[in-house]
Amino acid sequence: MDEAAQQTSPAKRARKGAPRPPRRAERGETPASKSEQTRARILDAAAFVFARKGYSDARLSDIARTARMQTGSLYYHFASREELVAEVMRAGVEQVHAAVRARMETIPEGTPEVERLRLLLECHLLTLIDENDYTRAISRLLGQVPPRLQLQHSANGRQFMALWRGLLREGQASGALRADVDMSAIRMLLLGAMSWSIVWFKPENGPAELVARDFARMAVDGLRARPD
Amino acid sequence: MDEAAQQTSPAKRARKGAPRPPRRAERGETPASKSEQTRARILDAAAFVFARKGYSDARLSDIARTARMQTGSLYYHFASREELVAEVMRAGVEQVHAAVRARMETIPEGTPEVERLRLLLECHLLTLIDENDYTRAISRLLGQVPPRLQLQHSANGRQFMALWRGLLREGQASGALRADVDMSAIRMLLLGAMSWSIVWFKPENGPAELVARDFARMAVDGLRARPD
DNA sequence: GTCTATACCTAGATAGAC
DNA sequence: GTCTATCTAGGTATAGAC
Repeated sequence: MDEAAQQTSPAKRARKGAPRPPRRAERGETPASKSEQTRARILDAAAFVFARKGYSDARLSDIARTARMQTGSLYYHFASREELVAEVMRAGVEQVHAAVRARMETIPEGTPEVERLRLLLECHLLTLIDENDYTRAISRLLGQVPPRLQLQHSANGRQFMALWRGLLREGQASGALRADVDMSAIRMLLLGAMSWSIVWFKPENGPAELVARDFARMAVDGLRARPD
Repeated sequence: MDEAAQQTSPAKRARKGAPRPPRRAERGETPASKSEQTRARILDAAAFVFARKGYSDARLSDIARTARMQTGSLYYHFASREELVAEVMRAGVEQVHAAVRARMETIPEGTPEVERLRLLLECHLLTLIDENDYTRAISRLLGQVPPRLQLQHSANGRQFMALWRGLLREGQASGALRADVDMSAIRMLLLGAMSWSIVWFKPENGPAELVARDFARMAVDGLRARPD
């Protein structure tokens, strides 16, 4: 269907200057046993493929090829296609969550609530669209996977969701955000707007930073309580 | 008489690469032939199923059962699964577009630009989530279908996209909306937020009208040019 | 136009050699 | 651990009767 991403031998990608899945070592994580490494390689490959093809068009054979092994060999490391998908989604949520939490740490003490919210929205969106296969994969997969996996995913994201719920609720409680809106709907709309950006965002059309900045600004300005 | 053209089955036409004859329903006339009615019934069934199962989990057998016929019989009316999907998406776009255009007509002459925009956003979101299988289907399908269908869909939605682009651009030009944001990104983010709502919106959690109102208000307040 | 029956093919999964 | 070979299910699509 999508010939472009179909034959991705590393050699061919190198010649074409096409993207190649980033390795764990490059992300500064500690190396592990060979089995661990292979598992990680498969996971990276899966994220790479799911991010580009979505759920239904991604074949185990694509993933195997990207991980430089035979399709059957995958089953030594993962029990099923579904387990692979679940694992990629789990890792994806974890990465966005981690990025946002890390960003929180770097925000100076006395920063106004609304500004904090703005910075975190910006960070969330940036993390999603800025060259991370796991987060790109998760956004594409979310609406596509069978209900069972969606449920599992919401369970994974419960803490993360709670973070946003807390931020918005506190903003309302303190009077920084307008009180006359249903924040749970707004929360979903904001997260949705960001998730959806994976589908249309192309780096060629402008830097991710700008998109993130404009979006975050619109959102907080639209929610900020105003004197009038 | 164009019923004559319909006596060639879609499958045969597809193989020959011949264009499909325009149908009465598309020309705003009353559908008459039995074939037309059956086709419409199948389309409704497809929208029903796609809206609930998404692309990859929807089976032709599901659609056939919903339309009260056998799977094989579908092929008298549609050349392939893909044609069916494409047709549902086309109809979905058309319905939202029509709803928004109709809403435009009802807005009083002197209404301020920003208020107009707010009403139209509200209408768009409401149309999407308010019990319309075609629009629900299209929102779910968008991120899931193969690239070819996505392209076809963007072509279908070009006019519609242009409508939003125009509204936002005019808003900026007249000074009603802030000038220092990239409106094409904002446009996609807004449309994305609304599309995504299909995934999470449940009538039990509150009326669609409220969600639409809060969202539209946040968006225009966030984009409105302000004196400060 | 719709049915029944079935061909065909893809892709997930398994078995056993090495 | 990874390979090759193969099984199997199930879903799209076709053929031909009625």
